[in-house]
Amino acid sequence: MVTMKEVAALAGVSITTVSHVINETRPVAASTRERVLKAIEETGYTGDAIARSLVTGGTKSLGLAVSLVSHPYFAELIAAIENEAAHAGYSLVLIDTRESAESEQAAVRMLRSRRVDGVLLTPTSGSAALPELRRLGVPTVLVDRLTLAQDTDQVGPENVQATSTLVRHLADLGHRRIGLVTGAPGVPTTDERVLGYRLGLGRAGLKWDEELVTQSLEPLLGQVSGLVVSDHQVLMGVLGAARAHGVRIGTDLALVTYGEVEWAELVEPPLTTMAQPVEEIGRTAVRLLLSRIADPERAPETIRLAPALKHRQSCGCHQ
Amino acid sequence: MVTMKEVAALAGVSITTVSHVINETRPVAASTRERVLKAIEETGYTGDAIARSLVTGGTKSLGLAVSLVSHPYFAELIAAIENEAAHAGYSLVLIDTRESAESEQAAVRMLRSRRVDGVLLTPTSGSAALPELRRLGVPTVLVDRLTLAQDTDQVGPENVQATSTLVRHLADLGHRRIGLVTGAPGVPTTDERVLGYRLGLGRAGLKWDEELVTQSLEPLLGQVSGLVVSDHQVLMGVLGAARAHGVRIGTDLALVTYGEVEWAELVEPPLTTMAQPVEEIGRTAVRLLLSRIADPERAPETIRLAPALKHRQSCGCHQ
DNA sequence: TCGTCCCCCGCAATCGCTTGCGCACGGCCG
DNA sequence: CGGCCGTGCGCAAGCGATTGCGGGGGACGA
Repeated sequence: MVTMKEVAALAGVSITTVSHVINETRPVAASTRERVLKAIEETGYTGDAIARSLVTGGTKSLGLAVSLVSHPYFAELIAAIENEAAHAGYSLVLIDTRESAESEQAAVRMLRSRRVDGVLLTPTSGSAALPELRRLGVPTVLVDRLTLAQDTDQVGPENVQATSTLVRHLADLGHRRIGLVTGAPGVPTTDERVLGYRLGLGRAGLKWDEELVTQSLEPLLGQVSGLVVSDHQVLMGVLGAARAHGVRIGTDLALVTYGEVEWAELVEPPLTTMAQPVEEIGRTAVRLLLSRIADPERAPETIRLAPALKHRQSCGCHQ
Repeated sequence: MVTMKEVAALAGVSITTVSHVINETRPVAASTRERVLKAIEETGYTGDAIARSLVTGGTKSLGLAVSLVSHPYFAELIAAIENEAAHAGYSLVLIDTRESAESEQAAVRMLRSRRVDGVLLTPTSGSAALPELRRLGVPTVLVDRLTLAQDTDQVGPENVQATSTLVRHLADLGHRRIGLVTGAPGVPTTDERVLGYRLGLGRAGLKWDEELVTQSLEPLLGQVSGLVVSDHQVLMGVLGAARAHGVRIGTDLALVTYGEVEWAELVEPPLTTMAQPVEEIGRTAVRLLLSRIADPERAPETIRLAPALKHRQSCGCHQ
């Protein structure tokens, strides 16, 4: 690799000067700068981020530790994050937490050893990495899955009100028995949505029945006329089951779901969905992280972004 | 951050010894090793990949320069790549080429300056980065989009035969006028599929008509009874257009498409698709790259992985 | 003519780690 | 008892950058 030394030799100056013209960190005579720039051009010098990091301490890189598997809007989220980070001159080190606490721990350790300037994390349940990051003072922001403790920067979707809205919509349509199909309990997102569901029920004057909250469609068949689906994974299961049992969505069963999908309008009936503001979540997460890197003392923020209802026909509405 | 020096001090040895017990690069007396390990434990030492890289030259990281936007199976591909890389002890630096030659160039430069051990690249058309990588001898493997020149390792789907198969299937069902909707010409993948389409036509004894190759459904309406769709993006457009024009897929128009989607069975009729072996492509790409890193002199390989036909009903078959 | 002040630039220490060399200490053989 | 060899470790030289400090020399005023 081309080093500063070679550039310096070619330009007939010291590496000190080369460094200063590159970083514009001290005035350099115009003619000298010219020579240096030309030498850089000729040699194709790119610099060595590794060496630079060693002395400056920073790496201009962010760690992104997420659960790659099974995330519907994963691609969008990463793209948004990459984009925002790139704009700020940061690059991303991607690592899969494999949805397990120990993988997560290993992932974060690796990121630390690579000296990333900050970490974006989707915590697994029972995360041991989070306390460690806090203890070490590594700038961190939680994405998508939030913790109750508001002692860390975090950004994710608003779940309670949104779910309540979904329930209300079904109730307004006249449904009295409304079910909820969710993912695994214990995950904050799931719990919040259950809470929102309950809240919505209350507001509609309907009573809570824990039998109506399940993890698959089957137990609910014949029990409910309205259904709230709490995430993408679950949605796929529900749709498959509905098909298998000959349940006609929108007619036999009014359905509203979380997770906007590109094919929402291609199925019959088109799906009424609650679309997560994925891109905005990604953007905000990066901004939050960068601002924390800039000011480690800032008070932690929790940002919840409201999802948007995409009203189509699976809820039974004809327009 | 905890450094080797601190560990060494705590263990009462030199940093040389600490280094050797960590890397197992020279025998160390059992008792000494014990002490060092304990000191590492106590201090929470993680090592500093940056400093290590500076001296060893390697970084144990791979650059992944892809076009994040608009890639349907992007998530799967990245997950597969991450997984394979992680298994081999490598981490990933992700960067979006933004589908432009200059972004790509900048991306690759950045990866170089970060001293990644190798690069996985989805070349944009007119890529300037590729020659540069070759010239500099950076281990590189092309993913998904392949070049004609077989002077670089590359892995992607087989397109010609697969497309031909798709055409043949429609022809066997009795269709005489078969259209092809593709993405932008010039992209190798597109060109190969057009070629396969042509080949399939020939094999079926049908004649080529360039009017039947378009980038959207509209010009083909009423012109064809069978349709091959060449990728995901295009598929979304075609399905939307079909809906808008009241064209019934499977009945009015037999359709087969590239790009398996999770909702293939949820639409009416279920989609007959050609599923790319995404995961295998990702795995193979990483393996190829690692083997090249290990042996830079190895002759370049081009690997094409066969996609699998998922036979459903949009082709008009009831079965 | 000489001192002062600026402008430009180079010296060398430093970041945390790896690694070639070489030293010290015992044990063993002759 | 002396020499040799094996075992266990430490010294110090880098890796390629950044950066505090200081030096040389020209311009200008006294």
